Amino acid sequence: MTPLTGSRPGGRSARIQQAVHEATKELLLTTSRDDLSVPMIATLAGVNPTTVYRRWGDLAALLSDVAADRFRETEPPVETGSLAGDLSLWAEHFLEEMGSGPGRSYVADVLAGDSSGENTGICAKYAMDAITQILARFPNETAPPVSEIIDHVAAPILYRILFTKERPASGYGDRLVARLLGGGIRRF
Amino acid sequence: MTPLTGSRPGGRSARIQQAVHEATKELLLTTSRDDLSVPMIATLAGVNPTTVYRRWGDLAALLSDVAADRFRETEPPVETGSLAGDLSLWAEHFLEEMGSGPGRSYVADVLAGDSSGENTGICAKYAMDAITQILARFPNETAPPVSEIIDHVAAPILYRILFTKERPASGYGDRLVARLLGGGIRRF
DNA sequence: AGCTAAACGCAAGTTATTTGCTTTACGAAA
DNA sequence: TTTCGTAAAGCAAATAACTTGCGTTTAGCT
Repeated sequence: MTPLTGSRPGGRSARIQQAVHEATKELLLTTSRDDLSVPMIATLAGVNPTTVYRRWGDLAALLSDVAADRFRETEPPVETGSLAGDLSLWAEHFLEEMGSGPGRSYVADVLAGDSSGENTGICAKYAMDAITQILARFPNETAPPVSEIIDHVAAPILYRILFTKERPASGYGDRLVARLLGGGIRRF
Repeated sequence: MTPLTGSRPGGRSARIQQAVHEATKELLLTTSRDDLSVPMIATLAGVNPTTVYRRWGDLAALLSDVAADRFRETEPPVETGSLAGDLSLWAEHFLEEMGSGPGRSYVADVLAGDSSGENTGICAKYAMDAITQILARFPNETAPPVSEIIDHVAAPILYRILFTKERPASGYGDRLVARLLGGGIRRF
């Protein structure tokens, strides 16, 4: 529902949505999630709480939308000149971005308030697009398919961020990429 | 907080916690998450809502506890006679269990209401224990370390369950295990 | 320009959540 | 076994969040 999906996307709707998103982001800087409420956000956005409830349903859904939006506005992966380099650097960025305190919260928010699966889809697409872009830079190299890179680089990183307390040390992304591309004989 | 963590674990506390958990599970069978409320659960459990709020804080935290509990009570992995067989079968079970409609909700619940990271830790431990048990059955075989099996079997399965709409087809777990154990030369 | 309907605001009603205080019932010590 | 201290539960009143019905605004269409 986030960008302009309603049947009347222009003008007011868009303005209000933006105001609410802005207000939410601003409050998240200073307020813990437990202290956050819809009326609070609505007031800061200069909007009636009813409007927020009718458009988003509840706070979790709004937070999910806002969090998904953050992933939408992302730079294309940095170029290093080699496939392995691009993937490693991207993996480390991904790890930094998702594993930082806020990043972790955003991922959790996306999952928590997403009944339709739309916002989690956006996250998945974010990773997929980045990897696709990288692969497109090296059309002559033999590389694993996108799905495999997601399974063996992005998935482990997210698993650790979501399910274990310590965020993975930097270097973990590099190792995952090396392992994937190393390919050949491996003694475990 | 789930099992008997309070400073007064015996007797009343334990009874109430169990009653609340039972009531929650029962209501989840017939009621959608959006229609569920703390007062509703408290009434069915024969407990004052205040008690629930004071012990769990909010509905999300309670649901997280209840969901984590489901993973606690799990059978040891089935034995097939071979390492590859045990791992494959476990992966497929894991996929079935987590990828089913309810399973997916439980995972989401665990993540959504877990501010301390305790309940997600339980989920992670569940996977780790199962894999550790399997490896212990084949002490003379060369096998990847537990962490690597988690990264390349459990993590991709969970990634797909959480972030993509279609649940992975059965056979996906088998393929992940085969890929991991296949080891040798691979052409992608 | 005028029409239509989606989306917002307002106010009243309902339900959920918090808080201060009292009561109950473990658990330990006599 | 009785008594005592305390953590946890109950109760009731106050607050805050959420819902709903209805009138008003405004974007999109002809």
